Amino acid sequence: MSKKIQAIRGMNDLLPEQSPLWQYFEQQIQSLMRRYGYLEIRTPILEQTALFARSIGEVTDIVEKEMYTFADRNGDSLTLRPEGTASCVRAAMENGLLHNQTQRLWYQGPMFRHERPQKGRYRQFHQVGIEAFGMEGPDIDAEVILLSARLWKALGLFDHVTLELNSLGSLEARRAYRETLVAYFESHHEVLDEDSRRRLSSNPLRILDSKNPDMAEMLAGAPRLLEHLDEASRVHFARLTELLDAAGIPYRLNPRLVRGLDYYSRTVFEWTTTALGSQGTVCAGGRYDGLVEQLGGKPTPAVGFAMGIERLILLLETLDLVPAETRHGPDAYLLAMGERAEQEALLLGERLRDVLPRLTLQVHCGGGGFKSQIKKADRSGARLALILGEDELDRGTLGLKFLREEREQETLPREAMIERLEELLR
RNA sequence: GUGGAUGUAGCUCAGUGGUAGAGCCCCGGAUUGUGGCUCCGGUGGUCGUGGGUUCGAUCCCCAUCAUCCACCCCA
Repeated sequence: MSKKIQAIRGMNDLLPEQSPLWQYFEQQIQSLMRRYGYLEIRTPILEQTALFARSIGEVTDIVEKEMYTFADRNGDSLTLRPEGTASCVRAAMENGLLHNQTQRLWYQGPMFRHERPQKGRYRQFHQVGIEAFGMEGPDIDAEVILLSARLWKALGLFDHVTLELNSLGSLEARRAYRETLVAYFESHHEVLDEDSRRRLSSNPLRILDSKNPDMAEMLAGAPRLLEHLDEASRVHFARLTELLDAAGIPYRLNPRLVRGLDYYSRTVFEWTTTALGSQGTVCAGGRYDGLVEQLGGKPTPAVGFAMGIERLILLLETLDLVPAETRHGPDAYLLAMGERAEQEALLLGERLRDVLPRLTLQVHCGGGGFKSQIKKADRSGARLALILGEDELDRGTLGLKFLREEREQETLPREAMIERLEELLR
């Protein structure tokens, strides 16, 4: 066993049993994006390491210890993308998409983070994300959230997820608040646990998120982020909540909600669920007005989110929301008995697909007895079995058997069978 | 990176210090061309890997790898 080559830890094969559900999800996404006027962008999964270091933040866990980074043959440091926003911004800038214009973009694909795998968290995982550039008002924040809410409704998830909302304020206000917070924490240094002391210098806002009950009291007395917002951010946030109220989207204000990536400012939000164990965040995003400039572009307001496809698929399965049509077999399964019939069946299959573009048809290959072939027809999930044996071959007919209904088997001439199938497909 | 649990047939799992079992799946038969139900038969395993203890290890010990769950972090 140990001699066999296995997949990389935390990188999973998507098996045929699973792929129809993924395709269903991807179709929902494509339709959703089209309906909101978002256009897809595809970027390479490899980028220069500096792109992620400069955007995500040098001292974040992602950059410090979770990136797949290695040297190219010429010595350049390359990294498999750990998230989509940085690449998207880079590509948009590089191709002039942000020059005096707004953009609504979406992307989808694999991301890579070298973490310990667990339920809902893998080293290669997949995200769908959107990024809206060039719009600074809260209306676009609201649109981004409404778009995600529409997806939950389409998937039947809306009652199973909660929207958590917060504002981090402008970068300046956040920096000032950060200092206030660090001062507060330092005055309670004896209460801080080991993790929190470490974060004091790296990411003090994260300490607010601690689950340690011994720190609960101290945290409750900590200065509130929402009370330290700059005036413009306060107005922006108030307007966003008004818009969500008007649209009937419930949310929970969570002053402790801090996103892990450095580039966020003002609005941040998360859609969470309690049905997945500890990896409960299913979609997260917010505003990152400073990022484009930080990466060398002109100041450009931007807002977006990313959602984890594995987690959403897992959620659909856990809640038994997998649509029945993702489990369907082909419409028909064509059996062929004997060598002569094999050739006929192959050609007949082609003819049927020519004439009936909607038909999904599996032609039996590999021989075998009648019994075993019809058994395979059954196992394929097909509704109909088309039978081409010696008798049918001699008479130029075709048998039609209903595998899932109490109906008489039929025998028809080939051409008549085409019409019959057309009828049945309607 | 830390902690815990688990590695036996393709899958789900029993099992014993004396060279391995069930159910499902797959193949064949009962039924010369008719699946699902039933019955009968069959294929399939270096018991994760390496070492140690022992006359003998799938079982006991150590190491290692992998998977799962949780922490950290995150989608």
